Amino acid sequence: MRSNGCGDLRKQQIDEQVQLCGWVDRRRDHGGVIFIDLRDRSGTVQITVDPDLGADAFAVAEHLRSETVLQVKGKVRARPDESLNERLATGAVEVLASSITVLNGVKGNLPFPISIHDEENTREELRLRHRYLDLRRKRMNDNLRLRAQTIQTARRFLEDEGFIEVETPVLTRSTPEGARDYILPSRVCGGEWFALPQSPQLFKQLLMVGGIEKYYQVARCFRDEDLRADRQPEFTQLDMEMSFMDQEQILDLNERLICTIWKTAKGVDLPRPFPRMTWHDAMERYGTDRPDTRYGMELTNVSDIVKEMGFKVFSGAVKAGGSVKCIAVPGGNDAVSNVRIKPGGDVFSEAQQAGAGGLAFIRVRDGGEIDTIGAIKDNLSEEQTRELLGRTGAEPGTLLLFGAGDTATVNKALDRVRQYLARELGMVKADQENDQWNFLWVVDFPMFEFNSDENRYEALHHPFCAPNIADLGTDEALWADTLPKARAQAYDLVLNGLELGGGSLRIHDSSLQRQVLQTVGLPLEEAEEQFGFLIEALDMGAPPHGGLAFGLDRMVMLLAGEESIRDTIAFPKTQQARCLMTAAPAKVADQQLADLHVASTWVAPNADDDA
RNA sequence: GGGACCGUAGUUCAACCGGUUAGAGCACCGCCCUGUCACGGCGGAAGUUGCGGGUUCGAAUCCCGUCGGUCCCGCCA
Repeated sequence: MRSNGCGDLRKQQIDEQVQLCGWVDRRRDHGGVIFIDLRDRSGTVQITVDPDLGADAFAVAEHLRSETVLQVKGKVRARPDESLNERLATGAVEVLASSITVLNGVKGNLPFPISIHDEENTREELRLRHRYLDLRRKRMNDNLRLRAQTIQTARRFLEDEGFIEVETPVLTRSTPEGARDYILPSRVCGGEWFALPQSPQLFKQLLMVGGIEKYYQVARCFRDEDLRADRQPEFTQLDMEMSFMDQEQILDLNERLICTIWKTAKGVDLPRPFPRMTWHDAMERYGTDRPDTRYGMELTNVSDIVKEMGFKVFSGAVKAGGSVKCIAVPGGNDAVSNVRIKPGGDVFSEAQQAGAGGLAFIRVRDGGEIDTIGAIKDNLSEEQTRELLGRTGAEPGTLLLFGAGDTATVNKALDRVRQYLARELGMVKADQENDQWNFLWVVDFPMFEFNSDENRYEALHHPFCAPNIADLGTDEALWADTLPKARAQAYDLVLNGLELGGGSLRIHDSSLQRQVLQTVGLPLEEAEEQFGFLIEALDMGAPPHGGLAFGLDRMVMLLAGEESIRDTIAFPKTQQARCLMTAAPAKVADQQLADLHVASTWVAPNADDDA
């Protein structure tokens, strides 16, 4: 049907007869001569239709509109010198049409324009409803190709390293802990249910027991939780697991993988090794386990300075076991007014949304003078002031913002304010040309976090992470005491404040695995029922192993410079986990439910809407 | 489960302290135009202001509900 791609034509093809297929991007009708921009995957080329040199083609061209599908036959020729188009890759040539065949037309109006020239803000609702049209636009088309290229690069790299891709089941069993499962009734096994995997975690460990040694998979994962810009109910992980490798080797391999991907996609050589930070330092200095290190404004802990002072908001927080921390906003005296920090202000509201009651502030003036509310100024000695300014390194003009309260809330609030102000004050360049890729390994996560609501420990990562043996000790009898406080041999790869992936070394000792499951509150009996197959396998010569998984959608999103993973997924769902194109989920016939031994208890909230 | 924003021609937006016939760009239709490239010129058609209710002499505008979309909190080992 075609001999060349539209976007591939250059001077070398001059005088060649070509056949092109594509969509009408635009048409310019000069009454006599008609120009058509014909677009296909490869790009756009100008078709020239001259009534004297192609009467039949001209008759067709007179009635074409955008997005009509054409086959064009003609001869490539040089454009006149005064008509070159340097903005077009094919701008030196054009195709003189001898025949134009309409392969398909467009009935009625399109819901939105396709041409790059019209890629304006389009309602996302419409884009999703007519996703096939949205995909035809350059932006989404490029994103999908970037995604394919990223997967391809990863596959080639891992295959070269001796990994093999193994597919794991999509129909599996529901497990406790973690996110809500999508579940499916079994027709054959009445009353029993499959779950869609939240990740291939257990299967990949069992592949290690199976002697695969180096596994990877581009794996679809499912979680039935509420959505965000970077969360979809089904998403893709670049998942891997390997035997007989220590943490150092795993991190090294993954750094090389990431460098290869970034080199291929962005042409950049990332500096290696990637910096590392312990979880504890990350929480202390940034208030989060995924710090954005592209800018400063680190958190400074000043609890010790203010613990005895008369300002009760500060001293009370420390005495109650919490913290007082602050961030120094350079130039904040001019950039951030008091109104913005006080109730009703935008900065205040950021802190409040993170659970903080408010933000105390100190403005640093010339000569180390400070400017703040009376309650702080009156209760702060010269010695304390000096220490405060020294520790924060605050120059005149700096605004100090304080969080006081329980440590988790202080961290959360200041982290949020820090990120908000960085954006507000232009510390992060959105410009693609100035892209900064600040990779960071966060290591030494705690094994568990105490959940005071449920009065039990929860796995911070998941309950298959291996604890650090130095924290655990070798005396099995003491594990019940040492385990809850132990660090995990877990690691996250953070990029510009977003978690790109994470993993750990796994437990390959059955009694330790039982102990961990008990620590997170799973009775032995239930542990055996839920995870018996894993524990059993560990006793049959399970090799030491570990792995990692990257969020592929998120990775492509960052590579593409997009702000939502929906723009990296061909057919994503809305925030209500609905597909606007197919109108899924949808009702099914009663008989289908009966076959599955299922009855719906759903009652429409408003009977009128259900007609 | 909660908070915020949004929904007006095919589309992107305007009109919104209630007040004549709801406007404009692009797209669409017709006519003109032989070197444009976001071509140009003239003309035309195009609206249940998401839906339902209320207040009012009068509602795109104010109020309540509802549906849909987006962002965030909770949630997401």
